[in-house]
Amino acid sequence: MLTVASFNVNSLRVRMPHLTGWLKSAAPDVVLLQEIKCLDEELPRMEIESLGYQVSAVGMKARHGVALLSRAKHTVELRALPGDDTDEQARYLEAVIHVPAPHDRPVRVATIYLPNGNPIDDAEKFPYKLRWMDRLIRHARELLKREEIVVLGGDFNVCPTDEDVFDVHAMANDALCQVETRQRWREFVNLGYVDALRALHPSGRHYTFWDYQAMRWPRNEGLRIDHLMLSPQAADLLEAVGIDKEPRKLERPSDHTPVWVRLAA
DNA sequence: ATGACAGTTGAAAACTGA
Repeated sequence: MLTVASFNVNSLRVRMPHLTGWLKSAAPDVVLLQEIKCLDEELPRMEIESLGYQVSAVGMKARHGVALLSRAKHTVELRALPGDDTDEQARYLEAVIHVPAPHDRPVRVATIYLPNGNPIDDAEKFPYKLRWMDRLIRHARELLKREEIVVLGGDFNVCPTDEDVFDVHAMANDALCQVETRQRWREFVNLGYVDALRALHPSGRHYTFWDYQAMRWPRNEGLRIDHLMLSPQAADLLEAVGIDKEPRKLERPSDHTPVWVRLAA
């Protein structure tokens, strides 16, 4: 049994008390973090390791940044999404988790912080998002050839369908919901990756993000943009999935909350 | 239509995010 969780912390240093409390209570085996908003050397490495996790990160100053925590040892395989050597934004980290015997099939995971893309009429931002999605599709296709247990998880900044949006009209001009965004999302899914949450909860409102503004959290007006995507070999092992709302209830929370899967791995 | 919140930077208000 292996649990993999994804959590956009919106600043790791600010959210360390929340993260450590959540690691102790939820006790996930693998954690994919986004928006750590710090350089690698600024990571609170000792504090994380003292809780029993190996930690790797791709950080940058002030913005973005992803990290990967695992109880079992892991080996970093990629520190950037292939396909554009000029892209310097810290948005991707891929590793192999060496799950101990008797369940010793390796598990490949990636933590993903897909570009937001707003505003959609900006000359750079939305095209960058779409190009990044095209790169992700190409790489995800390559990964499938390995026939491994793969979990691609993170803040994808995509609302796959209208059911993943609290108010379609309020989000009509948002990059997260555009036709071009959703077309690429389906292309990714149609490669053979299973959206873990929708596999076990095909319908219904299951949000992972609530804007800090306009009373979105108390009104439960959110978005489902954090996803755990499973290769067929991982989907075979899917036992449970959930969104853990507890961290979002705390004082000074992230605007996201964790999503997790349990695999029979 | 705008800004509402929050974090970072760097020393105030600008930039970014979703």
